[in-house]
Amino acid sequence: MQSQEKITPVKPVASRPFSSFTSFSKLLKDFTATGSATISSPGETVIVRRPKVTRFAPPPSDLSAGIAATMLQDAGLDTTHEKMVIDPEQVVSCDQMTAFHDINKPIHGVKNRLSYDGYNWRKYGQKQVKGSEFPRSYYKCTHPTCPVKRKVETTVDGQIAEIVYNGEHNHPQPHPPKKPASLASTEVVVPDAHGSNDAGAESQLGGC
DNA sequence: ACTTTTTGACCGGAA
DNA sequence: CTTCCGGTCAAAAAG
Repeated sequence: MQSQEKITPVKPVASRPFSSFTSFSKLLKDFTATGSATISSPGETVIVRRPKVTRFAPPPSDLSAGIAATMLQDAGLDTTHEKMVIDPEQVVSCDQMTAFHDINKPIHGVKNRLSYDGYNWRKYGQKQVKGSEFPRSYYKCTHPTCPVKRKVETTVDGQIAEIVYNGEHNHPQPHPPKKPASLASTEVVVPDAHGSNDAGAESQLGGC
């Protein structure tokens, strides 16, 4: 079997039932290119929508707006521990979830370096936790002086189930690669973070 | 050629 | 003391 070891045509992710999530970017690309598959909104902000969710039946009406975040600040845990639990039901009241729009949207078309926070995140791990049915991804701020970490639980649909920020940014937000103009007014990434700390993410969500 | 993502393994802490 | 789970690191692959 050694010969097979060397040859790896396909990813041996057989043990990963969440392969969908892994190749989410690819799917997006494919979807955008073919315009077929599950999604039926080529060129739209909609991504993958599958009524396979079990945590909290998300409204398949509008995925973009079907995401909300309920901030659960744990002041008794650590210095900075912001826990945001997405609640599709509450989104109805939050039709301005532009931030989350970006999260579900392939900003660059492939990688999601710039998340809704406006900061650059680098994924450094993924784990399937018991408490959650969805895999938890671990992100770290790309800034060398930024000890901020982020835990994101994404559903198989690519929706954000839960986001937990840990720490605070020691640097202002990196200038978004997207040009201002009218585009920004449509789907901006909350450049109103005051460039101080993680308050950015807090502001947007807290505003909701 | 570089950066980021992906995945398996390892380590530490908590129960 | 043992077991389980979460979190992190490192190597490889892909874009």
